[in-house]
Amino acid sequence: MRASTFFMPTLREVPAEAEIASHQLLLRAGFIRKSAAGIYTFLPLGLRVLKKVEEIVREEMNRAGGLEIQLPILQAADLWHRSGRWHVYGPELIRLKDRHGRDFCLGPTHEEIVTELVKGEVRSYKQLPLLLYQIQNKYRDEKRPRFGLLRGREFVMKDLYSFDRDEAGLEESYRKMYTAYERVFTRCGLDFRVVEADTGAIGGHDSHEFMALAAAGEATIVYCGACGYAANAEKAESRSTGEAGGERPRPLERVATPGKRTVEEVTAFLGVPARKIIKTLVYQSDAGPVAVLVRGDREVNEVKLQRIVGSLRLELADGPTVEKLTGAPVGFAGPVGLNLPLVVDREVAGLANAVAGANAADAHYVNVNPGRDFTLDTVADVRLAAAGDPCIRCGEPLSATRGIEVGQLFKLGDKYSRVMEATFLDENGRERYYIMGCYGIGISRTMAAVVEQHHDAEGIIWPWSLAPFKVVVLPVNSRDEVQAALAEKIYRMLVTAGYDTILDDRQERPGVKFKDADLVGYPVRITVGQKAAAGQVEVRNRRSGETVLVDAADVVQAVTAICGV
RNA sequence: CGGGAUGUGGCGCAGGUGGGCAAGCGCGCUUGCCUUGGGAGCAAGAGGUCGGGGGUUCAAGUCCCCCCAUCCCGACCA
Repeated sequence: MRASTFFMPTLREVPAEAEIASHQLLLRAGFIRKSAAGIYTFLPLGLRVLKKVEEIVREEMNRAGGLEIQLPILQAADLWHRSGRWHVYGPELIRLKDRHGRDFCLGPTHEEIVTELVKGEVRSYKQLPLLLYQIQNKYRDEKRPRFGLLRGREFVMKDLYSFDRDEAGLEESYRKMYTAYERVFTRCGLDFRVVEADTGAIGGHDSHEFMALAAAGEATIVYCGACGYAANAEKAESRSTGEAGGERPRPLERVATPGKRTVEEVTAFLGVPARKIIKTLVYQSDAGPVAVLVRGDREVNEVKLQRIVGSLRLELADGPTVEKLTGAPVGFAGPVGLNLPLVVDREVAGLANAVAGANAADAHYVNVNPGRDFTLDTVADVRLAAAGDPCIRCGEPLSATRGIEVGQLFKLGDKYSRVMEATFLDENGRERYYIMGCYGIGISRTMAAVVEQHHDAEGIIWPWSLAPFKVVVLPVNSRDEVQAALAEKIYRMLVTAGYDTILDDRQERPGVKFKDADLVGYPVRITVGQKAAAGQVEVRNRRSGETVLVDAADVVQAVTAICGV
């Protein structure tokens, strides 16, 4: 490719809308342009990278036995009614009507439609296992799209669905995908960690997430350096700390706490540590309001709470509701005498002589003792695990870091095949539900995650496997015929040798070309300058910055040395 | 969906509080000259319904109301 006829609009300044590195750099370097919030156009450079990620994924899916198909994006509501997800999915599902007023949606994921396909076409256990996948746009009307390609409303995803005859088959498919995912993200040059995950709205009973480690990531990962336990903070468990340990219960006492609403204010006013305060939060669930009790120094894990309560929708009650239910303004709720179902965190159940709101303005109780002063309706782990907590497995302190979820595996079991009545005949001629799994990779998100991990102050540094071009050949003085001729010759040599190469033959000053080369992030730059007269050029490694002077005849060898092939 | 902010040539911004007749600056773009190892220089140009609608006023980029869009924080999210 010749830069003079290529389309790569680079920007000197950072677009005001971009906050994080991958978003800024992909815009500046001419890979993507925004069309609407969370919706992007891929320019030639961006599409090249996207296709390389896709190709790696495709190769690994095929290696694992996957078969590529293409399911419709536009899906009739009927299927979604049958699975129940037309209502469950909520406003994130983009819905539309055809000219007859029939309901459709744009596929956010494809369990229904692929299950329907297999139901109609597969009859026998002899045809299993079946691993079907596709790579295409997905649509999710996110409440808040952000960070460029990291959270879009339209994005590219690979989704594979496995159909097995039994749980053992699912285990095998799951294991294959796990391995394939490790290979995919390794080949993409990502520093990633596999964590235990919650299954969320997709459902099922077992799940892992592949997290690219990055400060810009929206997910918190807690992990144990000692035993290797790692989980999404939404899912993570940890051992309880700070058991009361034999403290003798004292009589319940009501104290005035004028205007002291927050844990910080109450701790300061009463001189007790936050871990001795019972924080009471009122949530609205499908089944009505519930009160959740966690220690003052803890946060509620709403994903866990959702499971405990068995509610699809869950949100913190607003001020007026809290006042109506507890009889006190926000900040003075407590379990004593509260007429609401209580979900009590294990740590709270172990407290003695704690502090809690008195359900009256400007008052708290001290010496609150769980079990004595209020009933322990439901005791469970409802708190967010945090760094420093003892590991659930080995007890060593947990660490926390941020990650970008680039892939997730789910064991679905018969969740979808059962509701869709998708069955096959086993070797005994008996009808059985398919045992399914589903496995997603965010292709466009992976591209952004790679940029998050691979960039410097000058621009992107693409891993060899994803670079839009491996090599840029850069004649310093475009008017110099010797340089132009040698650059052309080297360009041809590299193309012949099979390297994706771009020749920067633009009539630009050298500074512009150098800046663009660094910004776009080609792994190798070949500078054809004054030494061209002597048949020599510079070969520079973008990542290390290392530059070597080589004879023009040896450039292919020098490039091969850098790519490590 | 709550909170905050922003919207002025392609990009980045100033102007706005106290309305005043001239809509500016830098970058980019076009043409010419010049220059060629890290986003050069000189000169001449093109390009704007000041997000949209309504209102106040003799007069609105500037004040008021409504709407739209975008970004950030939170909530939410396979």
